[in-house]
Amino acid sequence: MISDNMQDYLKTIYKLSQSGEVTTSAVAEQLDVSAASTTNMIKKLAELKLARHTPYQAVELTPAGRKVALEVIRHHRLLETYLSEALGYSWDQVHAEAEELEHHISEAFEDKIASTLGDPKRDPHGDPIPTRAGVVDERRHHTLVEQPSAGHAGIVRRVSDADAERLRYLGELGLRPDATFTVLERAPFNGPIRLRLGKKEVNIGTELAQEIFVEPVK
Amino acid sequence: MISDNMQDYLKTIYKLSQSGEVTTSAVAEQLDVSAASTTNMIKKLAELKLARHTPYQAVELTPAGRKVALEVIRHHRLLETYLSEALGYSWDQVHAEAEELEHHISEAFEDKIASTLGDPKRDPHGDPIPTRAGVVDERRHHTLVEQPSAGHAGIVRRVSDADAERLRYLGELGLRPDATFTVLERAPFNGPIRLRLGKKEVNIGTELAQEIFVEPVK
DNA sequence: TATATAATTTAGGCTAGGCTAAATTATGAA
DNA sequence: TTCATAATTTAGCCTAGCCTAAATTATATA
Repeated sequence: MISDNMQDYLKTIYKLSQSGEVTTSAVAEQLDVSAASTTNMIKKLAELKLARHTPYQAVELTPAGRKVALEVIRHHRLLETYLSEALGYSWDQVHAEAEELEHHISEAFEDKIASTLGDPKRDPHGDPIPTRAGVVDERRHHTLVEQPSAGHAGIVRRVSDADAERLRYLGELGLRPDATFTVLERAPFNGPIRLRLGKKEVNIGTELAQEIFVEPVK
Repeated sequence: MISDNMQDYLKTIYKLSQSGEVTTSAVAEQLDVSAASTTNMIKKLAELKLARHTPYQAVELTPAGRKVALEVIRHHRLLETYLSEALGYSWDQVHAEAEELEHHISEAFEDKIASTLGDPKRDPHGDPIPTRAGVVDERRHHTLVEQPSAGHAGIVRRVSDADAERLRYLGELGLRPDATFTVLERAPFNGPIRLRLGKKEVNIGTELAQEIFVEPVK
């Protein structure tokens, strides 16, 4: 039996693994539990062959663990999309609701909302939705801090959904997936970045720019 | 903190209270737990002033406990209605899904689906949906076994949602809330009841007839 | 009224998942 | 290479809810 809690750990390990080695403390911090609890759970996951772990080392998911993680993530992102499209949630509200619901919907529900939405590929923040078979687009995008350089154009692909307030602000600015922009100026020493976005000009600090993932347009 | 489990107990006590005294064993049976577990939980509910109980006697909800129960029931019935109307679930599928989701939706979600549906008064089985303030239509209907007598007409008001298979069968027959019918014949000794339903004639055994709640038409 | 039976409660235990404090291991700087 | 610090694990404990078996109380019938 893979409990809801285990699913949360698996999801967290998967997400952290997208940007490097997964440490016990990173998992603990993400889930807001103690490192001791995390050690404990990792041990259980390893016994169930959902993760691999040698003490004092990084954790890794097995293919089975990854599968479970991607199912949960699929639920989460489909829910976010449904809440946004069908129920009129704003994009800063969907994460919290989906976080609670993701463990409690049936496969039937998953299928119904997926087909109601026409099998969407990305959620409202631009995160890719894994297929039912567990296939997901794992391409990484550069952040606005890294690319593109002044004078060049880009397109927003994804924004971090970690913080609702920031999302609201980005929404006001119009910095959403698929928005195209031109970099007007990059102040030196990691200074703010000035963009043209349609008719508007916006000025983004480095911290926020690191949560905006973009692709340069030739 | 009122846990999901407590909410389930409160809901069950409320429902059982609709048809008389609520015993420990009835609650236990309904929730499929031991009587000992039920005694335990009732003690906790009493400490939280959600129920009143003196050992070896019937349980009663306090107004606070009733309020919680009705909130859960509102969630459940709104969800059933939404699943049916918006997602195309058949009426025998909605109960199980709603049972799982009822504890996990936010007030915002509740409001969104309620207004999407136009504040429905009844769920797909004809059960009344409590208002947000905790007001619910507690009128009781007679069952088809009790009323109306041969030669008279009636209208279906509600059917029991306890069993999916029976619901499927009733659905096939067309015995849904708001269906009007005429009693053609009632066999003696609690025998089957023959009804005219639109152009069809149906023949219902006593057991099933007890799960169909009706109102006689003048 | 007495007593057998049924209902309920108490006692004692189990599991999942959390915690803190103490012990252990890894790491990076002198 | 050594040693201080940081990360991780172990040990031991807690709570919510569940269970069974035993004890208690209520009830119904002789």
